Amino acid sequence: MKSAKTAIAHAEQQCLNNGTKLTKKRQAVLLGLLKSKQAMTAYELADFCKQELDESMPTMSVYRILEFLESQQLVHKLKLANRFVACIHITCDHQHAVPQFLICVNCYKVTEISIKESTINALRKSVDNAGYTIVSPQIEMNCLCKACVGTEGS
Amino acid sequence: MKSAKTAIAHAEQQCLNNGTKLTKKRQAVLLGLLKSKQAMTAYELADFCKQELDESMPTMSVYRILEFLESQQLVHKLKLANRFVACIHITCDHQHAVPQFLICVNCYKVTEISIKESTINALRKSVDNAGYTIVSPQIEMNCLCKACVGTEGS
DNA sequence: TAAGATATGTTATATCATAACTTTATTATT
DNA sequence: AATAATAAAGTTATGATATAACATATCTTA
Repeated sequence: MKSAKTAIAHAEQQCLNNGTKLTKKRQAVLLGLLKSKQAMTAYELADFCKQELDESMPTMSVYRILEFLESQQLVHKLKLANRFVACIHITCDHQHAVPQFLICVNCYKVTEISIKESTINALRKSVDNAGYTIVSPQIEMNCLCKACVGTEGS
Repeated sequence: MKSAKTAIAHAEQQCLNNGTKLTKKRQAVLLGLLKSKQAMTAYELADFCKQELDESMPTMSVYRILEFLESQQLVHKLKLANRFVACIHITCDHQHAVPQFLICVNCYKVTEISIKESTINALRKSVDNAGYTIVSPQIEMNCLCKACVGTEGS
């Protein structure tokens, strides 16, 4: 992962390209996600902004800002965990493949990987066969990370 | 789908085999899921039990009962939707494959299909490579069903 | 029938999220 | 620069989903 500073700069440029702006508040929320090793809740991000950055940040604003960041493809919402992560491709220019998120159910560490074309095609085909249309092809799986797999008994 | 009555009878037997019991309240919740065309929230199930079956049913009990039904593999929780569905295999004796749930984001109609062995193996492999362990290999995808795909503009 | 185990009831509260309206800041136009 | 229009952020209230903690009832079995 690049430094958070680099990532913010890229994100800023990406917004400009889209005709939007990465305001100070939006940077604050994004920085919270970039600095965290785990997926974060909106309330945790509000705390981060207030405590680490001295930015006033009501949770209502966090939700609005997260929605904006998602629209700019800078952030992913993990529906399995009701948490948010920065997109690992934040410093790339290329279009993203379908992401597969591995979410540790114990510590919320998240790894974003790209699904093999053939695998996503197989999933798509089964969806088509069942008469459905995919609306967001992101895959999320509940897992345990290396660090937590041994210590789950606690 | 078999009749709800048949499904309940099978579920009852399945519980007996596991040394547990499908009480009247548990039957009520399961019946709510069997009769519904859509995935249901715990609160909707409480309403169903109260209004259709005249069973007292606080939501706390619904959550407890759903947890029990999940432990008996009679019910699946859909984390993408925070809703519940009866397992389509409720009247089978064989072990279940990894299920893929196609969830209509508009009407919550759900179709449960089995993932091809080769596809689930591909997913598993990518999880292993990333250093994670799958805890529940269920896949959920947000989709639109045939009926809703045209009418989404509303 | 009494003891223990299982199931259900009750109350309170945690957690995640959005609606509706207000105020402030930025940008474009005169 | 003054004004209007737009975008962003603030504020208050509340909705929706879920769990904790403890009390009571019912069922099982000695």
